[in-house]
Amino acid sequence: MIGDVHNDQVTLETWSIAQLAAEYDVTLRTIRFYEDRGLLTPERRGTVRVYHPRDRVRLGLILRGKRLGFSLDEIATIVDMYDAEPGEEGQLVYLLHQIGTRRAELEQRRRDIDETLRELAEVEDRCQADLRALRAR
Amino acid sequence: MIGDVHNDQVTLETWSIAQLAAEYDVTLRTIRFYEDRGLLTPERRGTVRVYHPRDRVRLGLILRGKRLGFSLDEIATIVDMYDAEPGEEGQLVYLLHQIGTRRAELEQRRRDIDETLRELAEVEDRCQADLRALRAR
DNA sequence: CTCGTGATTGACGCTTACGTAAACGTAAAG
DNA sequence: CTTTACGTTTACGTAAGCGTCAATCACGAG
Repeated sequence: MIGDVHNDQVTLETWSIAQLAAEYDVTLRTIRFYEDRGLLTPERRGTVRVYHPRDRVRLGLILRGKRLGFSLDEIATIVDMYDAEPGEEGQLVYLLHQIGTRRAELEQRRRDIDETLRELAEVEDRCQADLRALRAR
Repeated sequence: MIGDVHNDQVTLETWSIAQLAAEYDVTLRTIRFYEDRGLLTPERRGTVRVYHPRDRVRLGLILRGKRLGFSLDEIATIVDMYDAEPGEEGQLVYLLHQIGTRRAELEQRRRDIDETLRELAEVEDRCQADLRALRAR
């Protein structure tokens, strides 16, 4: 009995591994692999994995990280920043430093993307000009 | 005698593999690997590789592609678009299609980056708030 | 009871992108 | 002539990121 709602705070929504896999279009193997690497920590009911909203969000973050070309190790440090406990000063300073590093990387990437988009636009213009020239005869 | 200049178009600037490696901060192995994958095609003087401006530019493009998280195969198709010959109509149409695909990918990546930057900013704010709270006592 | 469905844990395989020797060639400098 | 610097090929090693069985279990329906 999933989604037991006689109280609005008991059994938060959960997902099976197959549901998550379908939603994000990845394989079961992939999800289990992420768990193996410590990126996901689903609940276990007996032997079977039960995913909570937290896991679902993390999977989304992981896949976005992948689209950005980060390695799973890098993604781990990034994702872990999101739900870091307040902690002590050293921890916070370290976290802030990490954030700075990641931001610098991302900004470099955005510059790379913008450059590439500009150049692709040029190539496209040339192509279309060539095409027009070809068709005008 | 490199850089023979009794005419301003004879021996365009060239580089050794070590020079390129130093300039772009990659290993010789990496550069040779890119050649193996068909991404670079340096001249050969005897057995030794001689790199021309074209190769140098391509290496730059390859590395930018890597920063963007593309695979070498993807990079190959992208880089090859840059110096594609005019060619026939089918070719041009195909190229335009490729450009469209790449652009869509890049724009998705930029969205991912912007999202991530926003979220990092939030985490940073929380961190700094926690830090202030910690120091205010 | 049996079948189908969906889950589990190994464990081996494969591709990508290089690292890392090993063994050799060549050419200038001491 | 030997050393040094710089280059070459061949080839095995490796880490990441899964794919792909194989064998097994649990459960609800028929």
